[in-house]
This record gives sequence, C-alpha cells and structure tokens, in this order.
Amino acid sequence: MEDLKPKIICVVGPTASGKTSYAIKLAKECDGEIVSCDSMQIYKYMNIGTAKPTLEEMDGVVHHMINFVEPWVNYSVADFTTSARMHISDILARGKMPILCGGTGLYLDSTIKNIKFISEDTDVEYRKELTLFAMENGKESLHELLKDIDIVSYEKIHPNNVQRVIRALEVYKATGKPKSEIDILSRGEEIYDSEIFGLSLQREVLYDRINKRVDIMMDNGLVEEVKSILSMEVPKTATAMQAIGYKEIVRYLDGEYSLEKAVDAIKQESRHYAKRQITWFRRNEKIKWINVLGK
RNA sequence: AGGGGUGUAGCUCAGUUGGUAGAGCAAUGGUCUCCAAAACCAUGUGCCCAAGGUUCAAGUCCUUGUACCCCUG
Repeated sequence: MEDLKPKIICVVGPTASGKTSYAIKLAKECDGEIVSCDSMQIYKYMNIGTAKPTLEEMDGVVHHMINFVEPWVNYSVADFTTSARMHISDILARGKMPILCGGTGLYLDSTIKNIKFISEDTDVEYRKELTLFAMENGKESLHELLKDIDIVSYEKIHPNNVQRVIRALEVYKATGKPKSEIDILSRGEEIYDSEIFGLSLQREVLYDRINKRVDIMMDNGLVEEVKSILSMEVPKTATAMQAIGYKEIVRYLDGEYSLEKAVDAIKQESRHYAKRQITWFRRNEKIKWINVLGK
C-alpha cells in the first residue's frame, strides 16, 4: 500500500535556516515545483518582512501558495490544506515533483497527514462573546465551561490558554461533540510518501543569521512596505499584521516604539519563533536533519 | 584632590529591624488538529567586587582597598 502513495519532498526548519534556497536547489535537480508552507508568505504585498523569495531567487522554479491572499483576509489552516493538496495533486499529475517548503509546522503537518478540520467556519461572534466572558469572569471560569462538555480537553488545555479553550468551546457549539473526540476521528493517515529534510544549524549561528537578516530587511525598506500595506486599509488586528516584523513596525509607526526598539523586538521575536519551530520539528522522527552550514 | 553614590543570576534591578538571596527580561526545555510569524506551560546555586573586622550568625553593620558614576575645586 505504501507504494501507492505519491512521493513528495518536504523542506522544513526554523526561520533563516536557508529553506528557500535549499528547496529551489532541489527543485532544479529533480524537476520539481515548490509548494510553500508558510502562514505569512501566502499574503500579497508582504514581501520583505516575510522573506519571500524574489523572482530572481526563484530562478524559474514554479512556486505555489505564495502571494494569493489579500492581507485583510483571515486565512485558515483548513483553507490552506485544501488548496495545498490541490496543488500537490496537480503537480503530480503533470509528472513533476512537489516540494513542500516552509516553517509553519502546523500547515505542513496538517496537509500531509490528511487532517480534516470541521467544516463549519470559525464563529467570530461566538469567539468575541467568549473572549468577553473571559475578561469579565476570568480565564478559569471560561475554562470551567469546558468541564461538562469535554472533560478531556478540559484537562488537556491549560486555563491560561484562552485561545485554545475558546476553540474547544467553539467546536462543541458547531458540532455538538467534544473537540477531543473530533480530533481523534479526523486524525488521518499520511497521504503521501514524504521524504522530509530538516535544516539545522548551531543555535548561535542561527540567531546571528536572524539578527543580520532583520537588518537587511530594514535596509530593504520594511517600514515603507508596512506603510503601504496599512494604506490599503488593512486592519492592524488582521492575521497578516500579526506577522513578526509587521506588528513591531506598526507600533513604531504608532509612536509606541522607537525605531531601534522595534528592530530589537523583531529580532527577539524572530529568535523566539525559531525556537518554537525547532521544538515543533524536533518531535517529528521522520525528518532527516542536515547541517547546511557545517558544524 | 575633597564630598556623595553604586558594585547581588547573561541584562535591569529587589532584598524588610543582621539569620548564607528573589523578580522581570534573556536563555533553555516543552505543548500544539482553523488567530500558528499565534496562544500557552515548565526550569532561577549566583565565589551577593575584594580583604579584614564585629557577631552564635553579614548581601545586610564597621574598616581598608578596588571599579564605575555624579558633584565641588
């Protein structure tokens, strides 16, 4: 049965580890097309801050799942997996090798593990309602709401993690079933025969690369990019504006941060982000780790 | 040169009337099934600048030295 699964290649790793160029190199070697797995590069206009590959860097290699969502749209993992799988099928149908490349672990895993999310859209109103409830009655009270309807999630989710508690409540409201049960049902088999490469490098080196890359982003006009996106009436609360590099510049433009503080914050946030990515990928035993820069 | 201040965890600092030390940030580890570049959890032994002294006991008091900062000439 294993043999029937189509073969794909994945390239993962923390931010600034060199995934983009590595994937492009692979694509050229094996006649592949790249399917980006990045929660922020999906947005249009956000080029500098998301370190999106330039046309020159792509060097003729076809890229998918990049530059197709307006920044004021709140895209979702479910949307992503559907589109990504379609692209993968299409690439395979044309006899080429799909190369999934990106640092958003949830997006990549959900896509290749065939995880099915509930079909109901996110309930914005209900989320607001619950957020308000938490503010008025406390996080613990919100968490207690889970106790009777989904004891497993109640025990699994920390009371402070309001975001997750809300999602569990939302799933119950939409389906009438505990999220913990639905999660088990939706746990799919891997749909591809995937070979996953992880780029790793010494922590110090990685952090240094991150810091330098942020300086380069500033030189390349990150501030101007953020300004021009804001001028399109993109709300500051949009998911796109939560991206590292964007939210900090927004604060600078609002006078909340000095430019220097904003830059430091971007570097710091990026380092934290890289660490979380490493944690996410570390537990995936399928990943073949390669040290790109030696050491 | 004289006067004053500071010197405690990688950084910024707490440390009550003397009982061998604690916060924030950083760092590290972790969770993750639609806000995921998000949200959240866990982990704090450091010659308390040095050397003497007082004391049963000193980061905490005294003396000297030392580094840095400020003020006056």
